[in-house]
Amino acid sequence: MKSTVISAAAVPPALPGAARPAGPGLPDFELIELLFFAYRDFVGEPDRLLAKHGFGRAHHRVIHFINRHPGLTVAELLDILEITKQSLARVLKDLIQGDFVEQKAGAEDRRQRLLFLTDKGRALADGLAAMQHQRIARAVMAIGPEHRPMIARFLAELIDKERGAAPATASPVP
Amino acid sequence: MKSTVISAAAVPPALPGAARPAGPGLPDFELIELLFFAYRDFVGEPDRLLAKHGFGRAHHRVIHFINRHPGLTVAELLDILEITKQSLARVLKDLIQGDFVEQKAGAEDRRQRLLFLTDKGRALADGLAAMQHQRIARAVMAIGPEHRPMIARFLAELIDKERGAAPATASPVP
DNA sequence: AAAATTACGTCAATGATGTTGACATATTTC
DNA sequence: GAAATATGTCAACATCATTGACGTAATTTT
Repeated sequence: MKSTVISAAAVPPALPGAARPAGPGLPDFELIELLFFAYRDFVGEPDRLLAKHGFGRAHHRVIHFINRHPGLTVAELLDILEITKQSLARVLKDLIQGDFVEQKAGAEDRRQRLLFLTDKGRALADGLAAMQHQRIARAVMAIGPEHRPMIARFLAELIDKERGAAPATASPVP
Repeated sequence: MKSTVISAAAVPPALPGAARPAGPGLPDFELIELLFFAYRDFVGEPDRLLAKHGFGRAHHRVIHFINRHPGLTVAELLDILEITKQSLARVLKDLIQGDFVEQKAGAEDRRQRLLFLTDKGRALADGLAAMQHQRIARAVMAIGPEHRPMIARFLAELIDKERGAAPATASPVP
């Protein structure tokens, strides 16, 4: 074989030149790439557990937010996920048929379908959350837990601000 | 109309209960969700620029890494992206036909196809990087630039370590 | 009470991105 | 010359998203 120095290219966090602290006008390639690789692994581990149930990332997001907000309506879930109801319908059908999620008609407004996790669904949601929690907890330990608020602040600042706040912005659902 | 308090559910960073600082045994839902929303917006803005060229996220990643490592081989790019050559082939074909990327046979090993951006490709790559840079720079400003190394450290800790098999980081103890 | 709106579901077609598996071609190495 | 390597390509398929159209039940408006 040739001296095919595959280079450090295969090693995400150690890309050559990545350590330069955001020069003058140069994009912050280090953080841009770290976000890419970090997020990939952050969702990659749950993906493998989900696959054992025949589920994907979309199913993860749905059971996560139902777990977080039991009794969520379909419309509210669509607002959070920012997908179409047709996209949601597919994964929701899988989750209901697999007995991970159940629907109850709203008490006040009986058109609404309130979403709840079954015990089975909660077990899966907890398992997935535990994976992601542990990964985050390890990273928080590494930087020192006193710096966790700064991580939260940083991530919050990455989020588009004009979205929530007011119902002024028309919801994209036709 | 009913008093349909659509709730704060549509407002990612202000989900009720999200502010609790990782209780005893409870998953760190705040950071888990912040990562989700932050990454979505982080890639969402570039997506809209890419769409004007008829491209998607996969094209973004390809031109990003070719921009970062001009002369990269196809095999190295596959290692970084962790996708199959068939997946890469499709987007690479788009980029080459659109004159954003060009290939040159390797000087030493003429089987290799070294990948370079054209001026057009570099312009697009720079535009995309500028978007992501500005978003990150804003967030770094918000927390104070002196804390940027902690962000980098945190994100690096989220990444799977066993992948590289590279000499770069300390070898995993014999 | 009739009409309009809302919440949700569903059918159908399409696109972007990923996968496996098989095979071809050129080049380099043994 | 044979074997291994780097790349390309054809074909089938899965997941997750989209748009558009239509239907049904329940609520609100008039």
